[in-house]
Amino acid sequence: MQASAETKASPSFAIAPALLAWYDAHARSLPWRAPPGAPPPDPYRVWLSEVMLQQTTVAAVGPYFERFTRRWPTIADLAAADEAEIMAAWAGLGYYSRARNLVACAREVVRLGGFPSTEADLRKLPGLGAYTAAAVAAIAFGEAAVVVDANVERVVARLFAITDPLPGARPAIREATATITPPVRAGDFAQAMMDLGATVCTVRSPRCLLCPLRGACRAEAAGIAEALPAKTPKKPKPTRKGRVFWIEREGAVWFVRREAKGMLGGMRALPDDGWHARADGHGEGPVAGPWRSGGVVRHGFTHFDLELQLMLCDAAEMVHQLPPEEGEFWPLVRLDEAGLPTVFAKAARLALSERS
DNA sequence: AAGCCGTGGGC
DNA sequence: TGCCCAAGGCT
Repeated sequence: MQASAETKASPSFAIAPALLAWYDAHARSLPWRAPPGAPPPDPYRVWLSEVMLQQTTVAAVGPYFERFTRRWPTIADLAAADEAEIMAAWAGLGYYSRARNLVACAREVVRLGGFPSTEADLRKLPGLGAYTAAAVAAIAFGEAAVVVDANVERVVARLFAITDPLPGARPAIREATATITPPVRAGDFAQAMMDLGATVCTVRSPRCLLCPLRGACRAEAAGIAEALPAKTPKKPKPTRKGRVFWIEREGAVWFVRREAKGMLGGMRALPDDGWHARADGHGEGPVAGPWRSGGVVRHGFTHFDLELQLMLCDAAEMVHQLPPEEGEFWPLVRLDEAGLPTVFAKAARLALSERS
């Protein structure tokens, strides 16, 4: 296949040693990660940070990782914690199924008496897919697992000049990555590949002149580095419309909890008119009751944009006709602790600025 | 297997 | 400003 043929074409350049030498001489992209030569890191901290880092930037994860490890120093602490408190602590990080899987995984690991130490067994845990299982196996347990994230895909596609578009090129990229993964220091190698992708082999304007793998890179030699990896075009994002309701009484506001699955699953929320389930143009007509509009909240999700009309009412007359769903009045002075997803935090901010 | 699932930063 | 992107997983 293309990847192995290219590998044989440049046998003189030892990729892993060159990359590890570069890694040893540079600061880590993850400030909480131990320097090279340190004893093996705590699997709990490796697992927690890798789950937080799924599709999430290092800058966004940092404060959350510090907060979580300070509040729940061991996986036993996390497993024993109230799930609702963990969900609230995760608020703002996105992809909330990760928080639910985090709790399930922590409890399973405690039940097992500790983390599995192989990629195959780690892969069985909730929330650990191909990437995370390989990363934890390599970084925490030294297994020579093949770790492939978006950084590695980019670095390897360029190194081997793999021009087929993603996601179709994934099998070839994984095979090529396997050919350069060293039997020892696989964890450092994986982190070095990701650091290289984050700081040198970047999506736009790669710093090829600074790259320790320059002599081995087929794409750089061909002058096509920045064009790789190719990607299949994505579909346009639709816009959905809906309403959220602000029901306030005696310094408290009415919150519900969203059902476990689906959009913002399991998170505390403002009551809404079902915008999540609809892709049509509902939420534009008049609404019955003592409501007045408090403005519009716009929020972009991964696969649609949302325009949410904020509905306000004077609570006194609403006390006896609350929505049928379960909920709670939450003190406004503790709004920051409610753990609202960002779209509802935006709506709450607007409501507080609009009310009389 | 292609669609669903958040958010904030960079250009 | 609008678009692209990120240490992906699940169904």
